[in-house]
Amino acid sequence: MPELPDVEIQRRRLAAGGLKRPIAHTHVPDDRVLDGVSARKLAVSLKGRRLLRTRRHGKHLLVAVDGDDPLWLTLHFGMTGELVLDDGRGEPPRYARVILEWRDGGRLCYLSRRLLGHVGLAGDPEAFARAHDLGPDVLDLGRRRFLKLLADRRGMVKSALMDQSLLAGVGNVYADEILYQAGIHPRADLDDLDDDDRKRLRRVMRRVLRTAIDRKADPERLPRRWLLPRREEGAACPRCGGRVRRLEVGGRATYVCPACQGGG
DNA sequence: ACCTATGTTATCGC
DNA sequence: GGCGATAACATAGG
Repeated sequence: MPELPDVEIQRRRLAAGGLKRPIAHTHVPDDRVLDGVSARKLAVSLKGRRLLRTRRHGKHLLVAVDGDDPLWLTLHFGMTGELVLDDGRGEPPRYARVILEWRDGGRLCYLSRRLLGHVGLAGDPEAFARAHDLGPDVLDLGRRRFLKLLADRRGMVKSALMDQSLLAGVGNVYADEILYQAGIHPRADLDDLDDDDRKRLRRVMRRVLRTAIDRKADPERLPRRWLLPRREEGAACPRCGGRVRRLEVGGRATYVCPACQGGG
């Protein structure tokens, strides 16, 4: 479920076990995930290098690579991507699209079932964010700047939350969760949100994302009173017992409790 | 066969 | 130029 919390968990996994190990070989079983770099260039760029540190920007994971020139490995997970670190024995996991083999025998596998994610190289994170038109990371966004972003935006609140060029990190599922917990309808027009609504929205957003990270982005560990486990037409709202409804907003499935979120 | 699915992008219309 | 809608990308599962 690669939204911000999921990517943060992947980042921590890599930071805990994938740094400072010299890379022996890079394999690219399916180069359709590569973005702006050939399999050969990726392999040459990484050979003998080590991953030094990680950074997350929205749903992107950026990994600094050692060497004379600044170089970052960039990973995006699409809807079905993940990282697997293993001992390198046996066949790589299914859907492994890029594999870094370390000299010590272990390996890092980038998996993507639907090939919707991308792997690439960048000179630095700021240039990468600019090139991909990413807004500020949503957890690195102060209240004043958040209010400013919303003040300059019109339209539906859910579309704004999910617009990665406005703020980076919130996806379809967590947008619904945040709006549910904030008591705001996804189709609400931003013009109809007052200052208290906007401040509450940011506060809830941070709480939801941080809680999800604390729970390892594991749906089983998320609070039972969240909407997330009830993403189904007709399910019981954990707060009021009313019916959860399915809508479409911005072409995406959207779940809402009309009673708790104002009917729209 | 049909529908659904956590993401992004290009394109069209207003 | 911004925003909403739509299709496309590719694959699996119900």
